[in-house]
Amino acid sequence: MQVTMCPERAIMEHITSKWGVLVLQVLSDGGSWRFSALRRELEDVVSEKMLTQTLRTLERDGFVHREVHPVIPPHVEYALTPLGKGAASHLVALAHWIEANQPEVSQAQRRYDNS
Amino acid sequence: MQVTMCPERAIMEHITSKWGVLVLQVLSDGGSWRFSALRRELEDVVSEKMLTQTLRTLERDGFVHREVHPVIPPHVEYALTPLGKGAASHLVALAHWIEANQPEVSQAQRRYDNS
DNA sequence: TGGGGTACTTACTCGGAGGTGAGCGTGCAG
DNA sequence: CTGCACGCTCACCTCCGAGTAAGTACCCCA
Repeated sequence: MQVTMCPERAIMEHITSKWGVLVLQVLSDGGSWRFSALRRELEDVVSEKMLTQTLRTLERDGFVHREVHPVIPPHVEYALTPLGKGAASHLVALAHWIEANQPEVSQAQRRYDNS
Repeated sequence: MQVTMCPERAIMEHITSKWGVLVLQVLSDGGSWRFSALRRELEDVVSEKMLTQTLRTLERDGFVHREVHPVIPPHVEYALTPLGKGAASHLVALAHWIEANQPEVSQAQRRYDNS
């Protein structure tokens, strides 16, 4: 493995970033989402600032397509590109694995804590 | 998706943490590693402090097995548990995907930057 | 008349992630 | 006899990820 800051590691950090993980999972259903609908779906745990920033990074990497309808009030839609779907699928697989194994992990944590 | 801090999200953050991603990938080859060998493999980009902290978190989650040989000088070995192998395999898959698609991503970034 | 929704941007602030350097207690190589 | 390797831990400090609040420009509904 090549480690010193290479493009691959940067891309990995974008995908596995705190908010990137969540955004990619929501978008992975294939639909297209408006900014505030996306935020509501994430139960407002992410601030507007960080959501914008995260979406910009993912857009720059070619994972997210941003479509602006120049109307007032503003209307913007976000969706995964084919490239984004590839990345997101791995994240979704990991998320499913975690969901399935969460009890086992929690048990391991309890074991570790009382010892 | 359930979002407000649930055990699943915490586990996801451990696995996708900055150093967790790298450690799990190195350990994923199945072998067992000594502390400083692991650090050298990561080309010293991670400090001793953060490596210890990351390994502790992964151990608590039941992903990493830590075996201490009580000799002087100290001898400690780290290896993935079966549970850890499950998690790491998804990370490795993602890493391979990134490696394969890195040129396309870099191209997207260049396109984004000159516009 | 004014309050809320839309999709942001900017400025200010703060906590915590993370780096640095030292210390430890011994065995072994030089 | 010196000094390094090992696998940490602790104290200190820095910097950046992230939150909060306010502003924007316009429309619609009450």
